[in-house]
Amino acid sequence: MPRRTGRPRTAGASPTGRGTREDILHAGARLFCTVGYGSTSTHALAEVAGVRQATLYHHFPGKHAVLLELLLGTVQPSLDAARALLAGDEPAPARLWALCAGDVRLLRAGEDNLGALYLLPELDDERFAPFHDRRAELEAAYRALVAACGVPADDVVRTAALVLGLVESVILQRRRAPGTLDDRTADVVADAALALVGLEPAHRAAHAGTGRRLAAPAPAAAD
Amino acid sequence: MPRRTGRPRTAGASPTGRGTREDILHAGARLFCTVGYGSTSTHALAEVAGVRQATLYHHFPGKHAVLLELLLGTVQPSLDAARALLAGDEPAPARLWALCAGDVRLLRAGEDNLGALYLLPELDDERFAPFHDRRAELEAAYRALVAACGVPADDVVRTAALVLGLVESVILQRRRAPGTLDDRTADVVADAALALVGLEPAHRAAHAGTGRRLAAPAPAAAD
DNA sequence: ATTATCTATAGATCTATAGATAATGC
DNA sequence: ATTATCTATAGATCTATAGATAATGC
Repeated sequence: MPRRTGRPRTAGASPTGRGTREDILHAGARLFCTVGYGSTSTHALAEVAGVRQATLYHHFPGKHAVLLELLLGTVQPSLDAARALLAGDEPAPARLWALCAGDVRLLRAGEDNLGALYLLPELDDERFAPFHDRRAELEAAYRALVAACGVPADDVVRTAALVLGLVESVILQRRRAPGTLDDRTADVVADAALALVGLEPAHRAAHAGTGRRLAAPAPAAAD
Repeated sequence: MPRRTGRPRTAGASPTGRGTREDILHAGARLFCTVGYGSTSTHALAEVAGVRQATLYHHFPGKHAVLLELLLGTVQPSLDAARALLAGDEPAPARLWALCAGDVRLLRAGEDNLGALYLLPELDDERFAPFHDRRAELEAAYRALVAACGVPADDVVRTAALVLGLVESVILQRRRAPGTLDDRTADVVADAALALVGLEPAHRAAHAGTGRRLAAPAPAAAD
């Protein structure tokens, strides 16, 4: 909701039509994913947002706060889904299927490849601790469901890492060959996850069916 | 081999003992992987290398050339192995197993997580085209072996992307939880790759055995 | 003489702040 | 009066070059 007061912009209207704060987040999403964090100047950020560089500081204390807000916005829907699935009483493989498929859908959704934010080396910084906390909880959910699928205790960490790796592979695939992703990708990845936890093909199909009902319908509209 | 001529350093001896050029590459490996490319200044690079900032330009035309050389050095051993395996006449699953296990070993080897260089958004730049060419060839090798494993033509691209995703998941896993990687990781990932291409557990074990012999012995020493 | 380093620095760029300006709201 | 933007800029930093220096080689 654009503010009605204040000096008008010289560069014209808000690109997103949702106000300057959103314009800046949108610009950050675009630039941090494609150019990088350290390689994106506050000037470039402002330019894409359609304002002057100094205007950023009216809305955010700095570049880092823009990135943090994007990161939290990315992990939150995933974490919400994970919590709901952890609390569910459906068979564990169906819930794991739904978690994987839901995350792949989120990674594929939106105009920008926001999952790529997670690949930035600059994330290893105190300032992004709130994001890392949520990520840790999400990873724990993957491990819990993998364990509940009957994977031996000694192999849970290892197997959960592989499952998460499969899901996250969508980030790099979207970057280098976006055309190879399609509506089937989420299902294929989730099916593969059930194969990794050792389920027989016959059982997989049934769990996938249940999982498909569990997975929230494709989010109506985000960006 | 350190040069014998030239003004001596003020900051003391070469950290790597292999000369300034190697010191700079070593510093780049450390910093680009942990801090990022855009966030690493030539000053920081020089400091870690143990020389003054201007000295970099005697050895490299700029930061980008340091990164390019690191990238090429990372992809080359992997590409060499892929070419050898593509030309082999052993069963395709055994060769795919060997390719995956070899790449995981390479990603786990060395003092720095050099695979993380591939995650840098800054790579999307003309200057790194030679690296992208080699990467493309490596990815084609994965697809060729996946196809040779009997995966239906329509699924080859999709499946190869998942296999590559499994292998690359080691990069992120090494970054966030290096302690969870061990000597078994390469085998586990390669086994999982065979599961993804649809092999039955009984067949997998045999191919893994052949693959293990194919995979070059762990590189004697790199770094 | 040759070489690899150094010091010094120009010029560009980047971050963050101070204060002016141009709108709306009361 | 309040607000969001703007212009202007200080101070820091960054890149890349010029030229001095301190070693070895001949």
